[in-house]
Amino acid sequence: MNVTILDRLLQIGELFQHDMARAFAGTGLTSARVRVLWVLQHSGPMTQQALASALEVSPRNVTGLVDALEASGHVHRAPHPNDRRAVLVELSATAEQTMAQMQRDHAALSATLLDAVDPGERAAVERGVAAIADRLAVLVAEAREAES
Amino acid sequence: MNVTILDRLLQIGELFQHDMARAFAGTGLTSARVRVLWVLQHSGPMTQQALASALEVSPRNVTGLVDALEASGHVHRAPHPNDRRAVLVELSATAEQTMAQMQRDHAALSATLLDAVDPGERAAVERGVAAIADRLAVLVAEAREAES
DNA sequence: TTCATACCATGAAGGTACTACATCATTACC
DNA sequence: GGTAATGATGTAGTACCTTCATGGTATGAA
Repeated sequence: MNVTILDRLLQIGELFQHDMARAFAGTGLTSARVRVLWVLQHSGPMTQQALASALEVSPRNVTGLVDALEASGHVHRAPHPNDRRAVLVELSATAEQTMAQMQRDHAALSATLLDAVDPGERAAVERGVAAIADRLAVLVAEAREAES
Repeated sequence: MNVTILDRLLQIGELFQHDMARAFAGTGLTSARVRVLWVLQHSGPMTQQALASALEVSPRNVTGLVDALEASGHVHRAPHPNDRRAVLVELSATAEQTMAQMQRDHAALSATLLDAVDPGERAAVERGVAAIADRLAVLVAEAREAES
């Protein structure tokens, strides 16, 4: 049984995820919570509804994640200026620094991984992976539509 | 903020995983249970201990997964011929067919994805992705060792 | 042969990530 | 100004995972 490129791609995802979980063990952070922080870092303060659709999870689930992140001091809830039903979730100052560092680590890891590729083929590999990701996104979107 | 190749690779993993979950919704199968079946398909009947180390989860967790798979008729527990403590978990006939089909689908998807890559660059992309996966595996192994 | 030790599976208890449904307050619209 | 949509959350439940404790079985040394 040959190892397909898809096997390799999935192996990368699993390795990364597993390693993230290990790295955060004992810090109170988990991968789901880091995803929340990641979105907030990229897009700024937002309501839990917006967070839910950005993360593609139920709003109810976001409430729990924000509860945990608020208890550990990574985010805080502020009243929404125009809508008293909603809350704005925003990063704390320390979380902002943590996430900036994480982003640097992420970029460094990406560079290290690309370093394992033959220099003459790096551009082709980057293009190819992007093409595969785009194709898969299309396939998934089609499958999702076909069911609804 | 540029999109790195690591972002793309992780996007692929997430898309795939999300789509798997959607595809199995309502069948009684989940991604963790499919992973069990996948290992059994590749390596044949084995004890729950072996399954636990192959999946890198606790033996206790395997008990629950096998319980569910046994209840849904995908596997059955057989006594181990040489060790009355252990059980051998093996695929049912129908699960064997299901997994064979899944493997064909998997290969077809891999081919479809590779089809999105420029034909002249496919070999380079396959090599590059494999190199990245291997490098990441080494990095993760090192990090794991550094902590223990 | 027997006794200590290691090992396999599982019970008990608990944490996190998710879901659907119901509820309450607030907003938006006719 | 009343009705309908919307934002957050309570309740209840499932799946996946953990550690610790227990009972049965295997193994190797005294």
